[in-house]
Amino acid sequence: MAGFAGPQLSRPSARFGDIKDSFYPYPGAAGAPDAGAWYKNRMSDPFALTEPSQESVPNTEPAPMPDAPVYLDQLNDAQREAVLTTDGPVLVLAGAGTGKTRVLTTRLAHILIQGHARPWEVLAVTFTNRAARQMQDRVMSLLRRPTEGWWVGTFHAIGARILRKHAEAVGLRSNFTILDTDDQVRLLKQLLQAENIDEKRWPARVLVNIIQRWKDRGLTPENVSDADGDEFANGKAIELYKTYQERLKTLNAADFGDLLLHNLTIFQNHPDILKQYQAKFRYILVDEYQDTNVSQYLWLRLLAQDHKNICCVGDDDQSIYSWRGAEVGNILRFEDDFPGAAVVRLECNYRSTPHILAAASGLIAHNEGRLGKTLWTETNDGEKVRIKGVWDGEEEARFVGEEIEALHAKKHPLNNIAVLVRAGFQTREFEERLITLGVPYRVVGGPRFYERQEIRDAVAYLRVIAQPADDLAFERIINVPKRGLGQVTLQTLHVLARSQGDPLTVAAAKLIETDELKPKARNSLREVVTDFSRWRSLASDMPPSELAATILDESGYTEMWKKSKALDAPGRLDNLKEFIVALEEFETLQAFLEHVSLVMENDDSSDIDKVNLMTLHAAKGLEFTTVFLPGWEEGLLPHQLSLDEGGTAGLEEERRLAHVGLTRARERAIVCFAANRRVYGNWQSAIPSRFIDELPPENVQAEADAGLYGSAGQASGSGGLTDVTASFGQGNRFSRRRKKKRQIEDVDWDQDIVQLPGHYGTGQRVFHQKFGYGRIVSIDGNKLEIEFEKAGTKKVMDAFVEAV
DNA sequence: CGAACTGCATTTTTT
DNA sequence: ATGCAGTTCG
Repeated sequence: MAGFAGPQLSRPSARFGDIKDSFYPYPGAAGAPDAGAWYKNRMSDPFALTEPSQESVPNTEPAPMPDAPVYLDQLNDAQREAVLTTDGPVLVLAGAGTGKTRVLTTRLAHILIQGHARPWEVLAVTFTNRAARQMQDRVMSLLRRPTEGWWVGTFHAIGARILRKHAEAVGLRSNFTILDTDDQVRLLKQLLQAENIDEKRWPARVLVNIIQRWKDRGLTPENVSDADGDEFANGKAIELYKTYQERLKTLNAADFGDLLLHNLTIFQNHPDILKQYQAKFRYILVDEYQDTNVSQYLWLRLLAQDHKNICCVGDDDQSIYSWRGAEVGNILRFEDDFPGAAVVRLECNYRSTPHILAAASGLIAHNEGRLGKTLWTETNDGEKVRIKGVWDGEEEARFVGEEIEALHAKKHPLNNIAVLVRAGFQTREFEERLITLGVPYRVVGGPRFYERQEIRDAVAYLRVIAQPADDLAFERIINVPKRGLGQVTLQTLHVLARSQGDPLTVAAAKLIETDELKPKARNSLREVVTDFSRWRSLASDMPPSELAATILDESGYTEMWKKSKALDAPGRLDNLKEFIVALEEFETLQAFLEHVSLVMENDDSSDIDKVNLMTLHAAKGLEFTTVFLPGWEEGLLPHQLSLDEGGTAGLEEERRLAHVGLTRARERAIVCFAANRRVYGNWQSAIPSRFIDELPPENVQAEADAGLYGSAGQASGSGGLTDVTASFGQGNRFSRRRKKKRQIEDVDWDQDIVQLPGHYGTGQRVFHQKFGYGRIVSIDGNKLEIEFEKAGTKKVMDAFVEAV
């Protein structure tokens, strides 16, 4: 055990070798865990380590299935191998569209059905809640059983679950708060101020990043090596990190990185605890292994040491998150890390047509240091990948808009169309165009629900109730709504709190007993304090949603927005209502707060048929019949910053991004590039992305606008491509192009672009993507006149408003 | 305490 | 160009 403690964690370059040896001393003491009818199991304590005992449930093993289980029939040979190789380490290299999810879920179901393990003995980790949910759903439908008590979730959710169980081992209490980035920044700002560090020069946000990166690498303040912190504030970063961690402890809080890092610390310092989990998890499944960071890797390694049944699924060609701490090396090195590992390659692609697949494969072949896969498909040829050169961004949007219209006229569902961009700002032009055309769309991956100000405020109230030591939450709402408790009061409060080592809530209670404050502030503060103690006493026997409603009401928070004449105030009130409704599902405040910080997502779940607009990153894991890939220009698709910061590695990641984009397409992929693009207000000319030249000519079909280059725009299949891009560059130089005549925005309502049954009535409240909330004034066929709360009165088509 | 002004940055994003 | 955040002024 001594081997594990110490500086091994501190040196990223040496971490793996050192760690590996120090892990092995653990003997595989596999005691047979509790038996129980897992399908009847309901966990009473969500954080229980040992599962329900024999006493509470009948001792019934799940009956093994007869020989050739039907669920295996649907798999190809490689997939079946990945499912049936249950014991020992397995790496499944799953190229895009090769049925990765099916393998993961079938494998999990297989292990359970065959009785190799019971649900609570299997750990399945993902990165996103979406993936976790998908896994749950699909395994459930394979098993036809509820899935409670399972350890299926995101790294963070499972880390939190373990940490709540053993919080005291790292100086926290089980009800610790989970801080998000915003909280982190505010906390670090305070620390920077206390240290008299110029925030202009050394922004808190940058420090958050530095600390986050350290945590990604499994580094606590004690084992960060000096060199790492030098850049920030003359080497004060490590000291700040240390102080930050201490502050978190007194706040009884953990940030996202801590959820795993504390796990590592606990495992390191408490071999007995580690052993329990090692013995417990007989099988471990990991999704998107190429995205794991060092800390996740170490965590997995530790947990897998006993049974060594770890199955990691991933694709090195889809590693696009290195900037977030992901280490592609983890997947490249798997066989070294887990000696005797079986490697299964899934190479049969069930998603894309041969041309698309070949184009994507040809592109990614330009990367070095891959594990290498050869994807193939059995489907018929289909269309070539189209490459379209246009004059500028506006024309690009117009082109894409026209294509979408044409597809939609041919009954192509909009849901199956995606426009995938490199950077968020690119969506704007497409949004404008689609609005003009009356084509409904959704932007995937905007700000999350709980990141909105009003939701964060409401959550802050609840946090103070649940966890009185949560100073950050308290500070957030002490003067929201305005109570005359400003800078001065807060300062006094801080001084008192610090001198006594109290949380702010306690300090506030003490402060109102003194003459420290002016009477006005004192009374105001007294009111807050008594309010909170009343609410807290209510909390025990009132459902959380009711409690929240009461608090928002009595605190004057709702009133504040009602009185506000801000344009978005009504929308915010709606969000608050939605918030209360969301709370109804939860029995305890604690459970809800956990949900809010770890699980809650945007529900753009409207099943209305809409075109999908999103970044390439957000598109990973999704697929569409038709995919538009605009903006393939040097500096944008290999993004300049990525090139500058990452060099060759950066370029290769950009190439993987392009590869991810192409492989999202089932039947149709259309790449665009523009000769001119407006960047921060000024025009810049651009040259086509090098990735375009890297696409195999036989799989693409080039098109360019007439006038862009000499010939009449009849690009000739394969050989034409280079010509197109080359002459394109010339055209760019030579042609002082037409002064663009602004097209009159006469929306062509007659086009049957969208025909959705509109059951709207006058006076009805509706929501519009761009204009926000409004009320219907009059109706003329499928044209609605709507009085928007922010945007004034507009005429829009019913297809792109939603009833609310 | 709120409104107005100024300066500044502006890839990707989950939890 | 644009929006946001932080600061300053009334």
